[in-house]
Amino acid sequence: MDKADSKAVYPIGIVAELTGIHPRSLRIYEQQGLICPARRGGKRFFSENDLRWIECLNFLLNEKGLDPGGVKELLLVTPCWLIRDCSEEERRGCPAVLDLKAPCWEINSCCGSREGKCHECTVYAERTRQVIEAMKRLDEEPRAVGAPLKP
DNA sequence: ATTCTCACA
DNA sequence: TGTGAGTA
Repeated sequence: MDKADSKAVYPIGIVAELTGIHPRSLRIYEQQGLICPARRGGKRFFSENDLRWIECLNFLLNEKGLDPGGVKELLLVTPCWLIRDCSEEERRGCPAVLDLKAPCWEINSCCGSREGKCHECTVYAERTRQVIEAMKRLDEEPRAVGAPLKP
């Protein structure tokens, strides 16, 4: 993963063109906490990593038949404090730790990411990357998950 | 020219 | 989900 891949350079119109997803849908995904584009001057900008995640998200939603809540659960399986290796003190009083129903980037001011910086946070990058990798594995080895154990 | 939010079908 | 109004 290149540093350039996390640079938010694509405006929403380009992303819509590249992915075939309506700008309206992209904005709704953001409202639902499924994506977290950068914001500059009120405008959304997406990175290469965002593009990969958005395509994965589209697969989960439209091919796999998950609903937005289901995808959110996937994003929440790894606690943010585990990804960030937060100290007990950091965890104390962190709003994201207390609210297990929402990804930390949906929360106003979580631990390390100051306002508007969630797009660059390792938690967002790591969680989306994990789901992408899991889907890749599922694609290569469809039986790896849920296959019965041999007697 | 492009994106923003909000409202509406 | 997509479109149109009115902005910025």
